[in-house]
Amino acid sequence: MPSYDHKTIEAKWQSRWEKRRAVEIDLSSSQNKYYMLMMFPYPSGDRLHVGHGRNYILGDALYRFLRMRGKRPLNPMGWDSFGLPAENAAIARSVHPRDWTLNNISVMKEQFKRWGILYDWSKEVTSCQPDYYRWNQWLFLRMYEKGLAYKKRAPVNWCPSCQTVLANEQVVEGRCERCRTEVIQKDLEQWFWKITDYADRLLAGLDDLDGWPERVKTMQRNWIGRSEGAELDFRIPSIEETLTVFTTRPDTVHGATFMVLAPEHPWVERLLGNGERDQEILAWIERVRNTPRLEREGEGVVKEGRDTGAVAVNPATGEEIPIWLANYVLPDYGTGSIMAVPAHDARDLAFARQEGLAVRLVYHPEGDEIDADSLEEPILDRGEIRNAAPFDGLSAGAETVGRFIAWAEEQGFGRARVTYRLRDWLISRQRYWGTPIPVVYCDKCGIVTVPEDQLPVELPYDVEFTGKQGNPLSRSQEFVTAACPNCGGEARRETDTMDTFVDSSWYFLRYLSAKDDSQMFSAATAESWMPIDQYIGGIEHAILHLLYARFVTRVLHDFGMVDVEEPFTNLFNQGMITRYAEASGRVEKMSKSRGNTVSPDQLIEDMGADTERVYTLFLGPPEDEVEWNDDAVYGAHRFLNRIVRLQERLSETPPTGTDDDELDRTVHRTVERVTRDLEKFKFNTAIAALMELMNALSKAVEDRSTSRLVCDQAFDTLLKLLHPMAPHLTEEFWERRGHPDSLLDVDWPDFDPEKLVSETVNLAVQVDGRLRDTIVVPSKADEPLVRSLALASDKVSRNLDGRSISRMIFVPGRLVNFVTGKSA
RNA sequence: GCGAAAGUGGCGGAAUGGUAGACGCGCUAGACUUAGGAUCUAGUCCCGACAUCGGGGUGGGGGUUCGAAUCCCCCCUUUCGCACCA
Repeated sequence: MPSYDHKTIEAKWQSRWEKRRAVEIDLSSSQNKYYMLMMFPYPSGDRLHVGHGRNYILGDALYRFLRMRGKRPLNPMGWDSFGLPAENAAIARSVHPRDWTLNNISVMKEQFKRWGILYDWSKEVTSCQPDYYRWNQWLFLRMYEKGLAYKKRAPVNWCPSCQTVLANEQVVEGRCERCRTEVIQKDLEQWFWKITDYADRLLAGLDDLDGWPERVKTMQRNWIGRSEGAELDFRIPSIEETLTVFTTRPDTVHGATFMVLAPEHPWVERLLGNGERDQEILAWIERVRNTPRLEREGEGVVKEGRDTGAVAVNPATGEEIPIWLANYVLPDYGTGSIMAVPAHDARDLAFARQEGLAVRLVYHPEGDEIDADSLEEPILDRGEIRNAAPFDGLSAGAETVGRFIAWAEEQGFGRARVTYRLRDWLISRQRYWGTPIPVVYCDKCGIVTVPEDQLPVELPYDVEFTGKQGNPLSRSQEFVTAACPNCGGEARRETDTMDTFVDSSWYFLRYLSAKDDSQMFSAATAESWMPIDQYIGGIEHAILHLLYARFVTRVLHDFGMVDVEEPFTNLFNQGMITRYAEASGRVEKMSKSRGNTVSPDQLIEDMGADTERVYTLFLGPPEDEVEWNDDAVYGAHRFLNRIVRLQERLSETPPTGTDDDELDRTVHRTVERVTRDLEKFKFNTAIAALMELMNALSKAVEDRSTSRLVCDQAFDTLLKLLHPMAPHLTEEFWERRGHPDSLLDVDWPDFDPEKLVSETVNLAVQVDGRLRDTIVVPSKADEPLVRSLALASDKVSRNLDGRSISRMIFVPGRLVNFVTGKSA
């Protein structure tokens, strides 16, 4: 007999689940609520491969498990459907982004269905539809009102290939996160969201996220990059200004022998005056500004600088020190300028040596005299202060830093300050396929936001996709021309659209009110259903999406719209699936571009979705990266086929049996194992346990020494426990065995702890920690009995070899260990 | 360079202080068969020609412990994150 008829069975159950809308949930009650969420996908034109399947299969198995355990899980799905590929498809294939996207969505939906994956489609959310993105616009208006959205001219990241600006989070190692093209800097006027206002709260909130992987929290902490220190003021007599710098080491201010400004610093031209070298310096600045980020900030980049000729006054010593410009000072961190303390900072020391600038020690190592001119390594955290009364004798540390800050405050040239590495979120994009920013520009009134009752500002369908420079929106006269909402005069519409990460920063709230066209979401429903109990998605969003979503949730919290501050209580990052790629000769992430994908369509055709599901979950721990093995898939298929054959032979079992207890015990033990494993997402070991149960039941049927009743019960339990992994097959056999309800509505089995214990146990017997024998003892046997039974073993006595026993370790149910007296 | 995680048979992996290698893939031998991507049975960490006996074994070295894949220290390798952030 070949394989079972998976095609008929799977089609039958998929259509049944769909018809009875088995997963639709009424949000008006939040009793036993469990909000689970898979990161919503981008509907790319490529069909999903089995690597994508891991994420969705995992989620579906979790859904079914939770439901059988009495939870009411909300399991929605939607589409992160704005984005560049749609626009690129339009250019390459003359298909409108909207049509292309909507078609992709229907293809993906069909793929989900064929995997047996159930979502509550009544709450479907599609971010490229006006009924969704109008609330992006609404949110923008609220943020603008509160000063959280603002426009400024700034040096920004520009991806020449995507033809748009990018947020800092979307630049990875100097390259575009999407297309890997090297990013360049441009000065542009752009819209930002003020995430920096939330830096401290976003950082502090991480401490309470116990359900998040440590590494994700670490990445977010590093990204936010809090650093404590002080700002200090340095007077610049020539231009009558005070230059404020940020430093974490105000205690080294006496050693500041020069200042360094970023070449972009706004005062540069004033500082230069009219010197002869100025033309050369300006040209140099231009060159630095145009250097790609990667070359400017990467490892081993050569430090370059120029002397402005101007001087500043060190507030601690009263000395005049030169002001330099250098490429190692970044324009957008701190104040874009530093006090350079070469004796106590590696970068400043390298620069001072290169340019022949003075080095002065503040901290002197105890004992040996060090000559500042021959210092090779900066002194970072040792030594004691000299020649800086009244601080002489202090050693480096937080306390000393505090005393310096207090002193600077007293003297009026400094104050405590905390700085973050996090920058504001640049949300403008020069692309068509995104949410239009609801703003118009009026010659008379300036920036005017579109009134709420005029939302949504809809994307015009009828635009030209030429692939030429510039956003197609800006060439649409119909779109650009607008009446000023303020004065009614002629105005121009903003043609930039929003970063698609805006869409994904709050979609989980929209699921709760997907059809509500009167508000962004219902505060009451959000109160009862938020936070999300379990969020599942890839690690690639560790910073990007997860940071933005935390930010926007806090903003909405501050607007009084949602009570929680953290949207995701538990976060699970599934690992990716890899496979050997011919092209590279290596095992790599499964992807279309690497040519190492496996299509679920063919696999499902041949062996069924249940086989793919079981195999995918069996591959390894879901958080790990695992390698797809084409041959091993048959193992999962074989397992399911054995269950089918087993079912056919159940009727051969006798009415009574002598081994009933043994099988019954295995069943209870399996329930315990599978339940515990699924609670921890350990689907791989849960399936292994089910294979063991199947093997045991198979043997019981074969031996005919176990009763029909117990075998039947074992089989039913196997079906229930396997249902989350192989839903179609289990539903089919559950029905064939005469059970009226769908397994979705059947309770998860319980186990009886008393039935886990057998009459006897195998006990390992060790001598000096080495295994010498295993013996069978009554499970309730006490120490003296075990001792005598163990000593009765030939192997044990042979290995004791007459030596005296100085100690016996007894671990009930596991082992005994005889420790012999050391004769030596 | 800094930080984190990981390293177990031919392969994916199991075991988080107590019988290392569960479960599966692959492989070997046999059975059965209108032959299928069959199925069933047995075996499968290494060495001692065989073994129910013995030794070794979880990247390497050391330590703690009656007992270590598991805990601690040093080293090696791989992967990931950060990397002129003042």
